[in-house]
Amino acid sequence: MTIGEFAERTRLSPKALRLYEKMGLLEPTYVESSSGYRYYSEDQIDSARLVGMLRRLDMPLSIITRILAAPQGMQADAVSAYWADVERQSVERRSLVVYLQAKLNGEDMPEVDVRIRHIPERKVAAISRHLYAKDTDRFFANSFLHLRAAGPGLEGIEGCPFLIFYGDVSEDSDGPLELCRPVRDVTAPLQESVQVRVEPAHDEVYVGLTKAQMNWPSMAPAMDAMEMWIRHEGRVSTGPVRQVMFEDQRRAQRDAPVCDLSVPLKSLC
Amino acid sequence: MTIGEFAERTRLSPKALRLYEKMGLLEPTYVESSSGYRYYSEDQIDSARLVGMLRRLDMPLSIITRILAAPQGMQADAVSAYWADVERQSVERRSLVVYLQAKLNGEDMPEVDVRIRHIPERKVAAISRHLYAKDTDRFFANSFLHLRAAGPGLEGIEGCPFLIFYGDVSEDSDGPLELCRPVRDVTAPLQESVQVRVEPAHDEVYVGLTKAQMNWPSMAPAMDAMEMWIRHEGRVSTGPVRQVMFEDQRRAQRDAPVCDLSVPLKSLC
DNA sequence: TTGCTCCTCACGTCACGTGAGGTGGC
DNA sequence: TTGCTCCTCACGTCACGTGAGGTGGC
Repeated sequence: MTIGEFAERTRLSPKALRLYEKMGLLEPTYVESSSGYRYYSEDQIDSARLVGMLRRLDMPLSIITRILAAPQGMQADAVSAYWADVERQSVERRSLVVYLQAKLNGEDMPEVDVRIRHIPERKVAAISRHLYAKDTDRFFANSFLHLRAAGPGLEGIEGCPFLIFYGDVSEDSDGPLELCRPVRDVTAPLQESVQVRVEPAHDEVYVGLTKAQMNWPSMAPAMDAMEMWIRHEGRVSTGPVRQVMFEDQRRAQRDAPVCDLSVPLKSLC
Repeated sequence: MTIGEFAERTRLSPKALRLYEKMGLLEPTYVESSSGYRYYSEDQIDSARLVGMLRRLDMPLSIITRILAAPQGMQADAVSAYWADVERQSVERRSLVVYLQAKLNGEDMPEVDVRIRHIPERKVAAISRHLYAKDTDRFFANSFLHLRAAGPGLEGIEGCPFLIFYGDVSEDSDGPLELCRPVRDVTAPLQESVQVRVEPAHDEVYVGLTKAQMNWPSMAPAMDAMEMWIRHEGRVSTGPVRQVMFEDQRRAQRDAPVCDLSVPLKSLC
């Protein structure tokens, strides 16, 4: 079957089929060396149609290649996994749309109560990682255990753990992100992944968040409010945003306060 | 404010900001002619953040440009309209995933009953149009009325109306598509958009569809079955797929048969 | 002098679409 | 000879990311 006929029967374009050959995704059964003509066979039609359908889901060719190569039994699961990811994105975007609607319709943004507090000098143990938004929960749980497990060397874990967002953590940006825990002292060598440092005394602005507000863009007004406060008071921030976890967010009610967003400030000289 | 500071405060990249300037989407307040340095002002932050959020929805820059230029009151509506479109796509894709799951898990595809019938020579009045999947319902309703309204010249509209899909009609392909109606005779000049032609006698294969099957990919097995039938019987098709509407699909139950898919065949000589 | 931020090309990415210019058999 | 299908570049699209190479003020 020539490329034209194959294209028609699979509803793929000849151009796409040539690309798929180059990518090693779907190679013609036979290529005549003198003319370069591609010939496809009847039993390639099913694969080609599968490719077409996966492309309709906007699945990248790299993933499609993996799926075609996977054993029969795994293909359905691979599609499910991909689609679950797409649906997760949809959920995020839907909440962004809701937020935008409210904002563009000039509805009142929730009032934000910005406060300031002093943090004395302290030692913190930290684990840092590059990861995407969807993996934060797992990281948080794991690292938390990890810090506890590293316990023999860490004396008196005390105070709330907090996250420092050195870079954006979202669908398409992977931080880095650091989980910190104030500690009293270090008495034994720790695992490499755990770093301990002394944080100087400083002030920080903060805003409380309920569990329901713990996602983007629900926390946007809080961020905006802190930024405005800093400008307005003529202060200067000395680091990226933090999230101070003082309640187990899995067990909390939607409206219960579970964490603070905070920004460290340069001291007034 | 330099591009770097503006980029940080809006969470857009400098590169993106330069692109937005070139597109006329978001121009710096002031550009120093000697150095080419861009300077942004405080009151551009809100627009820039709006652009960022719309981009998170994967909205193309061309649409974003229109939204930024629109009056305040229309912006929310424009976002809604865009998002409604995205959700429509999601619905289609979701049903494609369900279909794929069934197929990849080796579940039985529904049995398809392929039949053949003879169509005698007949006159048909036709309206043709280029349009996308989402507009088909409106086209169908409008054109239907249009054919009726053109009535003075069309004697005895009879037999079921049918659609001919000359090209793919989907999210990203726009046909063309033709709405046809068999007529007894033409007694007066018609509007230009209505064409009348004589269709020669021919056979056609057909498959009944319920209302629930009237979407892609639910109708895929029916298409496959017709194709296999044609090959197996050694027949040759003489035109693209048609959809013969014999029931008002808006009032029908989900499991009620509402139309046939059919393919015209070359006569046996 | 080194470092920092800014600048302008220019090329890469992704999955193709769309010519341009040429070939081979009816 | 014309028309049809196939071929291989090569460039365009979209929204950027990522150097390369250079500038200007501390």
